Amino acid sequence: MENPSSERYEFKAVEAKWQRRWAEGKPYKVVADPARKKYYVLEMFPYPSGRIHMGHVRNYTIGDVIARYKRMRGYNVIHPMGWDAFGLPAENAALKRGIHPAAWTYDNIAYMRDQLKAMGLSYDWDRELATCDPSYYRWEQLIFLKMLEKGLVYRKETTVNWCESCATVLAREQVIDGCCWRCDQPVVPRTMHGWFFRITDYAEELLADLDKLTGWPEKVVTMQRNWIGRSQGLACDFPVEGSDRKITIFTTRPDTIYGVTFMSLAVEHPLVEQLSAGTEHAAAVREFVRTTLIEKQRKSLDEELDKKGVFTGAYCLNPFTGERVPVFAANFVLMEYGTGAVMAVPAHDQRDFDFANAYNLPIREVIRPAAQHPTEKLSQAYTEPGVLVDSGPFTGMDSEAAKEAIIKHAAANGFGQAQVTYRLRDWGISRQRYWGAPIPVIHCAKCGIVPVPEEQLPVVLPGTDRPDGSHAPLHQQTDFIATTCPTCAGAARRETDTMDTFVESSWYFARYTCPDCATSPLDPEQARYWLPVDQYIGGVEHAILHLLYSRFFTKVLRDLGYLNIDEPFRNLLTQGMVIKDGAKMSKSKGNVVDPNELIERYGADTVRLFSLFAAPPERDLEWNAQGVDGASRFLNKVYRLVAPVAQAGNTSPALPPLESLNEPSRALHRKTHQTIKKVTDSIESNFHFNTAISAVMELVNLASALVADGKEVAPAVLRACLDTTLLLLFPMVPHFCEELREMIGHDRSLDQSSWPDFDAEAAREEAITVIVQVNGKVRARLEVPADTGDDELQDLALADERIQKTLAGKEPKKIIVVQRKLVNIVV
RNA sequence: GCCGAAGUGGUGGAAUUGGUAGACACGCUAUCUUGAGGGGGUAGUGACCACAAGUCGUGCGAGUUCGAGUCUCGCCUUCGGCACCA
Repeated sequence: MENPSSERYEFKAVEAKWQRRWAEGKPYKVVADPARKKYYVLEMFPYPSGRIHMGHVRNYTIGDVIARYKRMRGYNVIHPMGWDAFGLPAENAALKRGIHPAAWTYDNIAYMRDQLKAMGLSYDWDRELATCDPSYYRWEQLIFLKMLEKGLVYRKETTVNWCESCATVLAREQVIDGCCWRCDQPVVPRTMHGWFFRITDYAEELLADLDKLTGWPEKVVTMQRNWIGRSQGLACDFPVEGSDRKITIFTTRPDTIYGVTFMSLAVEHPLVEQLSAGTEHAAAVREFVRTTLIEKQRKSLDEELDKKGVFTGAYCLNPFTGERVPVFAANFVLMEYGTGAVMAVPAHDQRDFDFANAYNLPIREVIRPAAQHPTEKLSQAYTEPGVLVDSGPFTGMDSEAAKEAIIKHAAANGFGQAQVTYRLRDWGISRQRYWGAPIPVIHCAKCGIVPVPEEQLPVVLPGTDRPDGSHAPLHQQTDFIATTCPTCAGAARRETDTMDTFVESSWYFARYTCPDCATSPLDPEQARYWLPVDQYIGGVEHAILHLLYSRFFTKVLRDLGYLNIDEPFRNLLTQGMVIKDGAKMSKSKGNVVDPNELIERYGADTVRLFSLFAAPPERDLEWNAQGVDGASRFLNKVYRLVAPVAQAGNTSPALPPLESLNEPSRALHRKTHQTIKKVTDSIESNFHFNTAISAVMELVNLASALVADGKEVAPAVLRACLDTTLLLLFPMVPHFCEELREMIGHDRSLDQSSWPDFDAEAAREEAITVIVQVNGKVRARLEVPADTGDDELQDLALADERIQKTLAGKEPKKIIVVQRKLVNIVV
């Protein structure tokens, strides 16, 4: 006979067995069913980089628990998985190893898919998609064409952020501290043509709808709000003296307009050249522009440049005062924001103040704090609100009121109007890369830019089925480039840019609702049933880029008639990082833990359990090898509790009346129901699986102790406790629970079972501990029946020996009784 | 500089939302299980004190309250985001 204490749960065979059943029986395959309530759980899909890491394990485990839990709650749950498969690493790997990016990508997908299956994740694999597959990107190309038709796509020449090492353009969002987000090399400016999505057309809605995202972390909403960066102000024309030109400025401080003492233009501003041309200043200006551009390029991360500028030789006129002020080109004015021209009010803007001091320009105070009179020399700009002084007819007004009045005045006189400006800029999507979705347009010498006709889609990436290393950027693919113009049938050439990979990930969640639809990007009926995503889960690193683009795409697809929703993700959970030795796990730090090794050694359930138990999902998870042992020990403890019951036979006796049970049985039954409540609450409130697990541990500890002590627990009560334990743990450790459930004789699997019901009556405590405080300090504890009344509690408290001693005869001033909780005696 | 989040034992983290601070777990100590092995059981484990009694304890300082980890105000520290945005 084997020593029961050494008996262990054989995870390897068990996990293989259930994974086989899931693959064959497809219990997680779903179809739309309008009669049932749907629930869409989605984890951010992975880039097929090679193998999964602990961050993936954590992300997908969280999603899987939610999916399984919601199924037990009766929802029709869609839980898909796919691959964000275009991108630079495939090209780099291909170059390095002389294989085709497609081969590298699909090999990785095959490997990683097996890894995910080994984790026991409950995906509907029939919905799997890979964005590099023409059956996916052809619809993206169609969406592009529809957007082009609607004027939401345009081509322009711009200065772009160019990464030398990746040899591609980067979106502004992909430039981090002046370096490439991917390779960390410095980014340089470069002028070229590129395609843009008019995301700024949606800036207002993207901002306004943030208020609808009540299921998102506040932090993410705030980050998006700041990123969109709406400011309200005045656009105003300052005529150039002696010329019919004018300088248009944007300001959020129209109330300071009487304090303008000069004008600053960005060095890139076209007027800089024009105004100085042919004057004695021309050479100096040109030199200044040249050096500033170089300096800006080199600008290191957090350093602000010293304020520098050069007089253009021109003056312009303040339309409010007619006053003549000098026009400068300045290094601190951004061409990309507002109009690239700034009215300078040194008294009320620190940058202008610094500049004025450096160049000996006048500083004129026009706003004062209400109380303060005297005119001592300003030591720095006063930027707070206040009362206007020396401001013509607006003098004496409050600065907030003056903003409005001044805008009105400008509008009435035709030299300005209210204007809203955004920090957000249009999304540059052109990439000079091979491994991406081709942009479906044709350049014709005669007809210009011609969209590829819909029936010619997809524009297939050349060589995808020829893994022979022909993966050069598209502009070297002469076969691909040469085509005929759809309009005039003359010789023409294809666009060689591919789309930013963020385009693929901006709508994949919608495509999951109809991955095989062969007639349209989306099947409106499927989309209407399944969308929006009810719960989205992923890392906070996507708080701006991916989530903003997806929101934008959702609105575009709505306006194109494919969707009927405004927002893609109802609830968002941003999971924390996996940390080891105080740092995020990464290859470069050499602190990675390989999920494969863990699963091999402990089994998927143990790994899942640990990652859920060690921290709540939104917090960083500190990796701890001993914690994994602990998770493994717990499962074995449950196993040892269940195994004897399995051997005792498979009858499931009915629960006798509670009054007939002995105290240990009643206690276990009570604890069982308390645990159902605790676990349910933990999951429902904020997916705090760590506390859910600890509640089950308490239940298991109690049951184990009762059994070990030889207490006569009614078989029906123990049985119900174990059934419940397996139901509650199932979403977290599915193979384990299914196996044990089968062992104790159930023929219906947990996949077909409902979440246990909580019985408040059964959970109610018979006796409670009431604390007795004197002046707020705990002095005694009373064990009393749960229904003891207030008066009786007070009497019991006062009669308590220790309380008597503490009071030492002092007369209570006040006694506070909180039912079922405490008595506080104030003396 | 601006915005946001977080500070609780040796460690990860609990605390019914104003009512027993430290659940659950890891680690550690002692002990039992024929000696060891990532096994099991029992007891202990916030600090001070030789125990007990007691005192002190949730980043710091005030405040509200019978009662504060929780609420208010003011600081400090750490982390994240944005950053010459006019």
